[in-house]
Amino acid sequence: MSPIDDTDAFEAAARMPLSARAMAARPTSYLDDLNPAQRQAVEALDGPVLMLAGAGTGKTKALTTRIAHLLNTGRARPNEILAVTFTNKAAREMKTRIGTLMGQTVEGMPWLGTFHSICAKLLRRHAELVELKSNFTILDTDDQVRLLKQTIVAANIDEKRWPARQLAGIIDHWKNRAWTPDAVPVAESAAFDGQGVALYAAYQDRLKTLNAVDFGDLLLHVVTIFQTHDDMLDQYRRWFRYILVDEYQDTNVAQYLWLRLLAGGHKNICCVGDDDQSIYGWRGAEVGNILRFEADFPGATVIRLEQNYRSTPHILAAASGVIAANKGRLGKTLWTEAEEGEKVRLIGHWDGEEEARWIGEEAEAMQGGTRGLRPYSLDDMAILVRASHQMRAFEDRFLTIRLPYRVIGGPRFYERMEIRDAMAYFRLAVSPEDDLAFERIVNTPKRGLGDKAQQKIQQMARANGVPLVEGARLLIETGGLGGKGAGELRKLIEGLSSWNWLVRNRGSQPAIKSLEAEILGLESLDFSNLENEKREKAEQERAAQITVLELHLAILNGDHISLAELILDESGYTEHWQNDKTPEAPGRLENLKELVKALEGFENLQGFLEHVSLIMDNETEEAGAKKISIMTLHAAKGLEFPVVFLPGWEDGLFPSQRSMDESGLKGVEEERRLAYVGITRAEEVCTISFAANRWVYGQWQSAMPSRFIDELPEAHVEVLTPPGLYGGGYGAAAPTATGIEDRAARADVYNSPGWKRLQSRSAQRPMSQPRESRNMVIDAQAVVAYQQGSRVFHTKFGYGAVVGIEGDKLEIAFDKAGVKKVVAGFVVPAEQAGEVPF
DNA sequence: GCACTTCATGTTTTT
DNA sequence: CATGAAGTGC
Repeated sequence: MSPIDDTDAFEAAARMPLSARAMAARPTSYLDDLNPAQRQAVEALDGPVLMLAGAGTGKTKALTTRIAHLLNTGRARPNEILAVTFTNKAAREMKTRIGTLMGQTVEGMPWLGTFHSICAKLLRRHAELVELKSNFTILDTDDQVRLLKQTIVAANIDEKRWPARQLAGIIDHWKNRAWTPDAVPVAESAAFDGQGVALYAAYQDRLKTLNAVDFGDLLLHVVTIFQTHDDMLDQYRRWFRYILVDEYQDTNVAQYLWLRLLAGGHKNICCVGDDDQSIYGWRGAEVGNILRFEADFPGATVIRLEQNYRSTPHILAAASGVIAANKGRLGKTLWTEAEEGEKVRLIGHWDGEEEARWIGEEAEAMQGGTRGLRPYSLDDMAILVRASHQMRAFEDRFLTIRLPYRVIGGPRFYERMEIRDAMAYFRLAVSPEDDLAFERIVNTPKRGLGDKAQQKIQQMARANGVPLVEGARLLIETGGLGGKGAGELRKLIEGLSSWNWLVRNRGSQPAIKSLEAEILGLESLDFSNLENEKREKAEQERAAQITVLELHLAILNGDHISLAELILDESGYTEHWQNDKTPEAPGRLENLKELVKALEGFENLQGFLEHVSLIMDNETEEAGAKKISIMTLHAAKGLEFPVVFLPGWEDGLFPSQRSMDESGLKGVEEERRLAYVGITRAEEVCTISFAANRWVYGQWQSAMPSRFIDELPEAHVEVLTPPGLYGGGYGAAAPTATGIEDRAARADVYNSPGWKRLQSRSAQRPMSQPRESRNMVIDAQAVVAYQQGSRVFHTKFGYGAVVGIEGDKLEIAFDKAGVKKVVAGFVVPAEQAGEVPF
């Protein structure tokens, strides 16, 4: 269908009889909420469309409305629309918003999801075409690395010189480009000591044997299937009548091929993206994909969303000024109707510590309104850093002054040790042939099964061509294992087989009947002939047995939550953490509870496992206390905050040296896009800062203000005066580790355009008094509050006693973690943390 | 199998 | 510096 037919359809609707039009008119009222560009993007339903949506221009709105419109105009049924995103979060948001638009929850949009989840679904349907079974396991990075390690060792390569992690990176890179082992270009053959390709092939074989795939395979296998099975591809081309892609600038080659294959027939593909926000080049994203769209799909409609609903004109102008330095952009001009607002604020500091201190104070002051600004809640503020190690300075500072903060993007829930262990048990209960899971938990908790015992199991399994669990069973039966390990292993195997039995017989009437009979049998036992003491014991035993059987019965009737609890209990895993005395143990138990709770949302254990491997959700948004957010620029993409702090704008840190070294101009351009993303996160107040000196890796390092600062258009920037400019502020002697002044570095700082501008501008305005530092007072109090012998609590190290005081640092002998030096702000009095004093 | 040491390493991260 | 991984000795 061409766009002409589309218009005709609307004219036809206009000519409809009134009654019919009334029906059609109501559901399209959502169109009235759109600006002209958005409306065009929604109404250009047929043929290829590229929606270039700048930051904050209502792209999700356009995308979701477009889907609603496709459904409303009857062009496609919900299950005929393929809508892909990169993250589960984005997919979820789209689902809810479509639901809101349609005035109901959208049932049956089965093909709205992440690239990976959609591919997993497709691959489960057609697994046999790539020699897999449809119940294949999806390995995460950890499993992947362990498997690669085995592959490397098997190939007699020194794992120390050639680490598995590195190989994982190389293979990932190849998979991102959709290269199967036989398709890796010759130019790459030197990779990994010339063994890369061979190891890649061996790894793929190993995966096949294990009936497993890694994340890259999900896409790669599906692309392979489409490329080699025309009939299959045709079927899906016809099925997915409309395709929508979010964040198109982030697609890698494999994803691009996948989309091209699927859209190849009708070409009803709508890609939404912003070339200026492409910040994932380092993990395979190709900005080229979006730049090439019109060449790939001749006659494509290109629509630019340029009206920004997020930021003030000054902020937009600053962002535009920076990004303008990039070459080869598709080009957009963001504009807004918002009031002028505050200029982007720029401030230089003497060192990183002062920068953190200043931001802390500023955040605190802004809660009450300062510098003529309205008051802001801490929830409205975010600090966006280039690299996660920069967060430390802020955490240190905020702990000291007790400023509540939250760090976004820490270790992921499903990546935590205890969660992965528990998941391995679940995986084994569902599929006993999952060797990787078995390896993970044979000796967790400790069962006295060390290296040699595990090797024996491996040998036995390999000799008989059976999975490890079966190998272990054979080993026990043949008495090939002695000592304490044998009994423990037997217990584990028995546990595994009983859990597996429960999984297999879920809902099985014969199994349920026989369990019921067994319970009845136990209940009818007559102990009256026994003497008192023995009878009591027998009755207790019976009661315990019945409890267990009833639990089994509940599980057979579908209670998979009890199954999970049973597994964690019987395996001794829960107990393992209960006995653990490290300060982390309670948290881990808490996480396990959380995991079990997460099961509630699923039909059964299998369903849970299938989905969990694709969901790396980190959304444990505790409501309540107001907190300032700290996160990386990458993590901030897609978010917005009234107040944004962008610290660390120094050459070498941002743009990062490594990025410039490795990717040269391309690297700088990606960093610049990162700067653009950072600035455009701000709605009202954006504060950029840099420090002349930073304590990095045990050394003082001086740096020039970031080149991006020079790119900020002056008219939209206000320079704030650093605190204490006269007393050792910016421009004072650079501290060095040796105490010798680094004159060269200082000269550079003075000559940088950023510094010159900063200096000339701050000369024009009256110097603000260095603020009286409230924090110093708090610091002093914190130190004074403790003395030798004070009992304290530290969130990471647990309880301890103060054995020494040095300035604002305390030397503490922790009960579990030994003696450490800690900034006073890190600890609280032990009583306050709930320790009962003697 | 565990506690201690040395040693390298030191962006961005989703699925 | 500071952290984690891997190696050493008991």
